[in-house]
Amino acid sequence: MTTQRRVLIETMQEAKEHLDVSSLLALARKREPGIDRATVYRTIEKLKKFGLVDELDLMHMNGEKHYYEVKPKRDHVHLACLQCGQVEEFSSPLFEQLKREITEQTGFEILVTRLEVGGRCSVCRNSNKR
Amino acid sequence: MTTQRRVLIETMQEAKEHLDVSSLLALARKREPGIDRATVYRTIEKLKKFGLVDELDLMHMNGEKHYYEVKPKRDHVHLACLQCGQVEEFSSPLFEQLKREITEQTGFEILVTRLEVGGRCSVCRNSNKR
DNA sequence: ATAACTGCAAATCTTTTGCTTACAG
DNA sequence: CTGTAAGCAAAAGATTTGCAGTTAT
Repeated sequence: MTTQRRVLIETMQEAKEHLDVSSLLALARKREPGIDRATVYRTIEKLKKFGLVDELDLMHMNGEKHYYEVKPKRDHVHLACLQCGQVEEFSSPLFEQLKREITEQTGFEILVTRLEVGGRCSVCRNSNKR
Repeated sequence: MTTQRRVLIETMQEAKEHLDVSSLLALARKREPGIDRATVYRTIEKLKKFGLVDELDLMHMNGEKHYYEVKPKRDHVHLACLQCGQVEEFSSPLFEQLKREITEQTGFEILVTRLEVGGRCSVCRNSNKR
């Protein structure tokens, strides 16, 4: 456990929104200026492997980069509005049930899940019909 | 509708597994040798926009590339075995129900969904316990 | 002490773009 | 004809890697 890792983890925990590597790097540098991009990638890799962090694509709304979030207790769906870019989270017992069903019916042991939805959020639907 | 597009679409339809851009390009070139990588990217972009093709990440098992499949009538989950790389598909009324619930409860209009699961398939679980 | 981690720079992989020529409708 | 698409080559964006020096345990 190094200073850099601690800073990166804290930064992610305190973040209000999903961070991509560049944003995470920028925020982390406010605390630990020397920190390098490669360290961010290597740390994320580790954290993913340990199941502490989830990787998101958010339907690649802005290029191909990935976003990261501290793994939540309860998995949730990410609803990405393709119009305004807003991301909502949604969790439901139905999702848990679906996961259970998958394991029961296929024997697949689930380690990570990623359910992303692209579409139009209610705000955009109301402001501009169609 | 150009020859290249026709070839790309046919190639995807006939493919038995999920293709990444390089594989798709290689297969398409067997029919239409001159076809360019950029054309593949541009065509996929169009097809995605028209909702004819879905993009997958398959949990980034092999690098950051994307995979593509002709949009199925019924959405399905992709179960990616992190050990052997096999990808299973799974569909269930529960998934449909979950999507309905999302729309009802959040007012979000769903255009695309991507549910990917990473873990260990039953074969790998049985061959090597633990 | 020593194994693991960092910063730096360069490399790699994937995707995008500008431009000119070619083709479909 | 005329707009859209293709091919080519170069650029951009994201991530990975080799290496030498540093740090955690």
